[in-house]
Amino acid sequence: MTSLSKSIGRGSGRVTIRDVAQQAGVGIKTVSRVINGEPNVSAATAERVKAAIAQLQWEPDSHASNLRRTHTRTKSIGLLLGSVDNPFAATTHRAIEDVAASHGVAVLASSLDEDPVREVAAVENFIRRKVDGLILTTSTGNQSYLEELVPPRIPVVFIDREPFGYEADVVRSDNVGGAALGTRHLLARGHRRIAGIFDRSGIWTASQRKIGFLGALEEFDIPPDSYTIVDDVTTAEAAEAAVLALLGSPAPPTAIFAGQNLISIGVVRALRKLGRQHEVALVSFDDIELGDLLDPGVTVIAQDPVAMGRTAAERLFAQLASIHAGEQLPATDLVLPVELIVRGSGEIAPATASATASATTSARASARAQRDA
Amino acid sequence: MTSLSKSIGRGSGRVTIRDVAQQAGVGIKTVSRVINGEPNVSAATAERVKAAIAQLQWEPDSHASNLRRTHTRTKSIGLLLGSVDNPFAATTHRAIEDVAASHGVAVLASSLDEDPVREVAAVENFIRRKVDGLILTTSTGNQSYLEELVPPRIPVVFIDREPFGYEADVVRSDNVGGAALGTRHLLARGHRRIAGIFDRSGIWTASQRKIGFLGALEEFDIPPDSYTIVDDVTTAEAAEAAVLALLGSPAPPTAIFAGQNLISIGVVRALRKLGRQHEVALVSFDDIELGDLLDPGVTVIAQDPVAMGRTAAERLFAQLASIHAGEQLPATDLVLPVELIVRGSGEIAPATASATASATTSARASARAQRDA
DNA sequence: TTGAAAGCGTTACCAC
DNA sequence: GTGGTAACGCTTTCAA
Repeated sequence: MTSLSKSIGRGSGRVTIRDVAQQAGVGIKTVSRVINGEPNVSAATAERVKAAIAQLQWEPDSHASNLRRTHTRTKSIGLLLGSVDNPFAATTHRAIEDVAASHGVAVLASSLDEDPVREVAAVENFIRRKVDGLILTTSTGNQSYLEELVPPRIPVVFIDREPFGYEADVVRSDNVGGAALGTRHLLARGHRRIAGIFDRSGIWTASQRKIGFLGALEEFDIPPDSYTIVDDVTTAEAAEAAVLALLGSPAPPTAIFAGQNLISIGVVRALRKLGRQHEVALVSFDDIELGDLLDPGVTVIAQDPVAMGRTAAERLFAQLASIHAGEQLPATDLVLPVELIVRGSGEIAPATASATASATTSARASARAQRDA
Repeated sequence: MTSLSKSIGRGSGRVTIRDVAQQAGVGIKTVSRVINGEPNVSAATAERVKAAIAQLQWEPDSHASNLRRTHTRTKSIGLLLGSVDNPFAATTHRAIEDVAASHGVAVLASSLDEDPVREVAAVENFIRRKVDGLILTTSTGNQSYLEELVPPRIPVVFIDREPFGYEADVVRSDNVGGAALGTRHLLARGHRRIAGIFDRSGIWTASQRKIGFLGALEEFDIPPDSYTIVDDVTTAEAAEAAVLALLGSPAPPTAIFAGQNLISIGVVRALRKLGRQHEVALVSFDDIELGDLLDPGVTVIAQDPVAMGRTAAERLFAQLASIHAGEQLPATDLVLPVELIVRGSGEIAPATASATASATTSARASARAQRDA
């Protein structure tokens, strides 16, 4: 009866550090010491406190602890991604989560969706939550707003895309070099009518890859009226439509350079739909799942999303450690290499004029002739 | 000079609601009213407050506001996923994020990685952060720990997998029905030696799909020594190895049922490696990207991850609204239909005894004979 | 090694 | 409409 009324009368239902302290017969500061792993607590006392915590099933309130906390950290970082369901971003996300978990740090992730408004809102949200650091994929525009929004003690690492107007670490792939490499690969096979399909032009990676693409064309002295650039292609469906339009035009390309993974998928679908996948060459920036098992296999410029995520997270924690020591590492541009993976689609030779002419009436026959040649 | 020293002397550098109130010439409670959209503030006052906020670039501290907050909400939900980089989970994640964003709510996501310890730790973390609700993919074991961990005012929606020992809403696919449907599809084509490859048996979806698989075999009176079950296959690599072993065995299966997306990818790779993709039938639970463009196309039992995420999030917000109104919706088991998508791999007829015998020496020839038959 | 008291920056309650 | 003042549950400071 007594113990029953006691458990009923236990405050307003919520267990606090005070209840734990009372239960363990210590002061609240001692409880605080135990849960934070601070020194100067005897083993016996610590044991009693832990028992009390387990018995009362107390979960410390993170808002209360992070409120007064200034020199210690909230053990959380903010992550802004293009979209959490893009395979590239999702893999990066997981790699970052793994590094963070090894530091006991939680990752707050948010999709940007190429919306500058959403970008700023997400960062504001992170700041309000007092995250220890930020890993950001930024959208079109300017990141100088970070200057006023992000306190100096919160390090920022940009991932995948370089920012404008804010100096911080960047971890990214060699977009210009990779795109040039892929384009040269097509040019070396003899292609002269090449189409480049890219994401929204405001996106840094898209513009960089376009620079690489154009640079390679220039090396080979390809005249401007010989190649085509399609910009602002953001989905696989849009890419598919773009390719259908391109190949139905009077002077269709003999090769396509796809600016990212979703575009590549759309291109593959379009070529299949026309039955011309063995006729029109394709090199894609970004690897795609099962791309090696398609017929032909998709030749890609592969990035390494796991390395990118890991590198960015490790850099962030290095900055954090450095800031803790009162220093700050200089902003660095970490460029990850990309790899050309040859699988077939990029090694298709340009169709001859006659084959191109007959393609409309008998795409399959032409494709077959192509293979047998 | 005066204004200069004033701005220098502005506290310890951190802008608070007090600074804003002073700047606007109002009390802090009024500032609080404005940022929380509470009534009883004149338009003119609100305007002055907003100007002060913009001028001082104040970001309210979420820890401070969420500390005292009990009847209002933190505008955040916790999401536990198998792994943020599984395509199915990532798509679900995005759908949930979209619904949450429309409610002005942030999503805290965490990967579970089929680790019960990580599962509990993640939920504890969410509770400490005082999330408004939880959407959980749970791992093997028992979820009765939630009873003590999750306060009654925090609704839980289980997604993808049914929990044990805790009653709450569930949003999931028809795993048993889908697996039976896929298996029957193979049986109807005449297959009698079928292998089922499944994820870790502790995972609810894996066991459910196995039940459906076995149920269909039973309908067709397939004797136990005729089929094979491979359990605990968690990666594409493991699935690939399993298939290579199966097809090298004395009585190899003529058809394979793959229990989820990663397994399916491994099966496809293994069949390709052996050159037997036109000879051994395959039906996969879960659609896979580009599965329609492979040769043969992969016949799948497709789930709808977007619908699953959206449904789960909407259910959570419905519960939230209901709790706000003092009620609580009864725990419901929402089952989403799955769809059989016929693409070729599941329609391959069983190899004849002679074809099987010659398969080792000439898999391609046998496959071709198969098609022409 | 320990704990009492003073915050942290906001929201809740109640008086004006 | 508005603004004090007392919480909220912890960390920090400092004295013991």
